[in-house]
Amino acid sequence: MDAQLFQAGQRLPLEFYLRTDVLQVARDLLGKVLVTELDGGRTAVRITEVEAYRAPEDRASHAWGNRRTRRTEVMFQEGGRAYIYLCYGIHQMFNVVSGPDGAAHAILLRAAEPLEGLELMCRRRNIPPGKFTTANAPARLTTGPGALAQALGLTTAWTGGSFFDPATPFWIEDRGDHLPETAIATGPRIGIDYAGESAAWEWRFWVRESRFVKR
DNA sequence: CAAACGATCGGCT
DNA sequence: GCCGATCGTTTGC
Repeated sequence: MDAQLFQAGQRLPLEFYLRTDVLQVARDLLGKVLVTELDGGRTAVRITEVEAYRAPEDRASHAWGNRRTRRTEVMFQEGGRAYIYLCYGIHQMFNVVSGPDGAAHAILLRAAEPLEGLELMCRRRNIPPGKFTTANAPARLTTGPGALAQALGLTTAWTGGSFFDPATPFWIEDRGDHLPETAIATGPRIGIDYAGESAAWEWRFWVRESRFVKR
């Protein structure tokens, strides 16, 4: 995408999310910074691993065949908001809705590097607090979609929340970290064996060099 | 009403 | 590293 469109250190503009190519939006989310202000504290992470989901043709999507249910309805809304659902009764899965109104596109955030609020993240994750920085933080703090959402304090209560609503305590920023194509690795998505031919599509993207990625 | 489900943790080797 | 138990919402039969 045109780097000139988005200034460093700024929240991503609505046009970032409204693009129809969800695979490109997914790639562009790598290196961006997700910030939450919840539980009276601020946490921020650099996104390192994502998966794209694209209805109607993608059988791995909850909205496969443009199936509209109460849960999936938010995916059909305009991009730039959260789709958060519960998996296995325990894990909160945080997705970024993208595309124009009517297109059920979403990007699952699977892993990230901790940047700010490490102590708060440790508390939420039940990890003994330490003098952690991005350099020495344990990967399990923010690696894996359930672990990441837990570290950030995100729950299904916030599904549907727009990044452009002042009442939403989370958003995504560009801090000038633009990754070259060679820094991005691709592969099939995880845990979707039920999805037929869609299971083979290489719609998982990660920062090749990062240790905050599920191997 | 029951099965499925975009995963994690702890306890072992 | 591998393996097993696990939890509760959502959906479809």
